[in-house]
Amino acid sequence: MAQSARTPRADSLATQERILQSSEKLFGRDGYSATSLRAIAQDAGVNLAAAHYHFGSKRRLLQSTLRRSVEPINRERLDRLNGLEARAQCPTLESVVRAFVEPVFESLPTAAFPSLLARVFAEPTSLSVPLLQETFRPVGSRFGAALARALPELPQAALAMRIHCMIGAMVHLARFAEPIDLLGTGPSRKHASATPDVEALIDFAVAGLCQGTAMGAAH
Amino acid sequence: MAQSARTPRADSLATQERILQSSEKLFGRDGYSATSLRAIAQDAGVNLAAAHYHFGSKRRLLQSTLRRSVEPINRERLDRLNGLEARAQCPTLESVVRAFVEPVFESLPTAAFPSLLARVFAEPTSLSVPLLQETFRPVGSRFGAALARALPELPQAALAMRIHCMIGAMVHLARFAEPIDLLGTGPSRKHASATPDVEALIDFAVAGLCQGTAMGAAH
DNA sequence: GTCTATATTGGGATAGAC
DNA sequence: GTCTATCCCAATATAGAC
Repeated sequence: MAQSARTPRADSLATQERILQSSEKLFGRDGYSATSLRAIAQDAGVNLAAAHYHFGSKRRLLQSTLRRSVEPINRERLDRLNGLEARAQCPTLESVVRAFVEPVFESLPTAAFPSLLARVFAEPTSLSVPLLQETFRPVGSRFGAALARALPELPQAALAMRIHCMIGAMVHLARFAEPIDLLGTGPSRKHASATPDVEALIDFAVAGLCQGTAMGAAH
Repeated sequence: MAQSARTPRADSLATQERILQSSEKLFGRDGYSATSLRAIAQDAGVNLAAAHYHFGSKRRLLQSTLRRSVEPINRERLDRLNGLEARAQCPTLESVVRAFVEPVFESLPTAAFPSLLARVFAEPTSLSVPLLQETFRPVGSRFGAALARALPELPQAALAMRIHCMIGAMVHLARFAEPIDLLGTGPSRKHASATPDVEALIDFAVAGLCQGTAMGAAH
């Protein structure tokens, strides 16, 4: 910040970081193809050529951006899950769901992340699916196993569909913190808070996941 | 079909229709900004200038496309809801959810619609929200009221959040008929059917909507 | 590692003949 | 209403000076 833009030496890391932060913001706001490298470079206060020098291509910049943004969230998720499994053989369904969902919305240092996540899901399959698999498989398999243990009655295919629904709801909340006013009733909350209602999402997901099982009846 | 491409007279309606069908397909597959008018014109077998002549601009073409695609779905939804309310003062929660969700996935003549719907939700807010409000408000208010009657205990804000979650799950299923394999367990279903598992979605949504209410306990 | 300048491509939109 | 041709601009990417 104190240093001027024309500082040739040792700022390369800062330059990359600035590019990645602007990428997260703009890719998240406008999507991949609607965002130009020019806009990113301008927002980051770096030269256009720097983006190519450091990342090679627009697509690889998106990959790097998603990886960097997602890494702390996934680490936090796994930390929480490890903590849960250290304290109980079979953590409760709600605690597992919470460990999965909350870190996405608590990513304060990178508040643009929820939106970026939603945008990546919406990109064409050829772009999004490889990225998502590469980025989320390790976490996905851990949480899939934990959810399967919490819902032992549920066949694997049924569980996969329910997790699919949960992810859909989560991504949608990441995209629109506030419900869109499609009901014509005006804003639903007086003090439109910046953070979406994560508790409502967790309750919704838990109910959807355990529905029809012994756990669901007990609830 | 029998007529060749160079038929100047009275084919204007067919031309518009072809453009709209190709728009639905390509906007749905690749999103708004990644789809060029040139690609649409080529897919539709019409001249590039025809798209501008009939629709004025790319943005207005998207509007027309969404309107045309959504109209039969919304009509079917309202037909079903009207039928339900004619037969019972207060239709069951599940029947209302079903009337809302099923038509989206049953749009056989326009099988590209679910994907288009998901894409429009993902576009930048300035593009998507006005479009969605214009297109869905009338249906949204009818179904919002029906759901409120089915869940009288629930405060309005809580209901709005739960509907928001349901729409997220629905749109996600429209985007990915099959769960993405993030769990590392391979394909979840043997015969990967073309239609997503709408029943699973309905069960998930109903459980999420009525959770914590008297209805939810009775379930 | 950073910049200027540019090559190259493809986009939306329009003018004007037919 | 439909076509050809074109304007004008913005995009990604790269070459080469510093």
